[in-house]
Amino acid sequence: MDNNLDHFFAAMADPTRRAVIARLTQGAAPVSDLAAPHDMALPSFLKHLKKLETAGLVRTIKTGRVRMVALEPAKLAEAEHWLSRQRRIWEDRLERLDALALTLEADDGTTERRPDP
Amino acid sequence: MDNNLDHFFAAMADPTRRAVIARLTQGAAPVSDLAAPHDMALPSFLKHLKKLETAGLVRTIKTGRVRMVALEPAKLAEAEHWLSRQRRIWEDRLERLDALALTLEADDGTTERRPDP
DNA sequence: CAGATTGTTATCCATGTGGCTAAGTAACAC
DNA sequence: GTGTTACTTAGCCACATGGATAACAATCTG
Repeated sequence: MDNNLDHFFAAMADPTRRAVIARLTQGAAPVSDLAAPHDMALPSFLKHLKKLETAGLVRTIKTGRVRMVALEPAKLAEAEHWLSRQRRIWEDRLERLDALALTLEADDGTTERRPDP
Repeated sequence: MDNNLDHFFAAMADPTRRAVIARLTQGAAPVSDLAAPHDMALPSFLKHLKKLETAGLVRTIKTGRVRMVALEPAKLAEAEHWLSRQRRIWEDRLERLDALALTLEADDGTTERRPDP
């Protein structure tokens, strides 16, 4: 799940790739349809697709000469939960700091760093 | 908010940087404390910090010769919401497709592509 | 079969990224 | 004020990334 996140975030760090994701929320589409709005050569675009696939964000099936591409929503959910978890830990901590500040009221000012080591 | 996401996701696409984020959920810390567990030279580590700061994930204040680093939880929330939105659009669509499939029951099989252009 | 469509593979190139060392600056601590 | 601490800046290097073109392969269509 670690190298996993590497690929996921790297995949999302490009506007072309995010646009593809957004497009795919409208439904599955063949490669050339997906490529059309992006002013670049097909091979370049294929590299982007490949990264989305490697990251597990997208699933593809080739039938005849057409390759259909569809979203893999489970991956979006996974990353969303990772972020949510980090944020919750942080926010819980802020709350505890607030509580501490209230109980101690007048302290020496070192409250910001390592309240409970 | 676009170039914004570029920086955010790029920042998260590195295990060192994600480790720093995770560490910071335990509370703010000075640069060298953050750097200690990562087997690399300080200047290398500073580049990572810089990216986190550019992405708006982290806020730093220098007092004396020490620079304290703290998390900016709003940014985590922002990205989380972006992901959540994409996923919801997709899941709503899946539901609509299911409904469509149920009402039409015996169709010609083209239901997957462009149900409502 | 001939030709057009739709990908795919192989290179190539410029730029960005992640690591390093060396040398500099600005507080502290004594 | 000397020395140590805690960054900071500058410059170097290997490799990844995002783009391109050219040429190939595998379906359809007529």
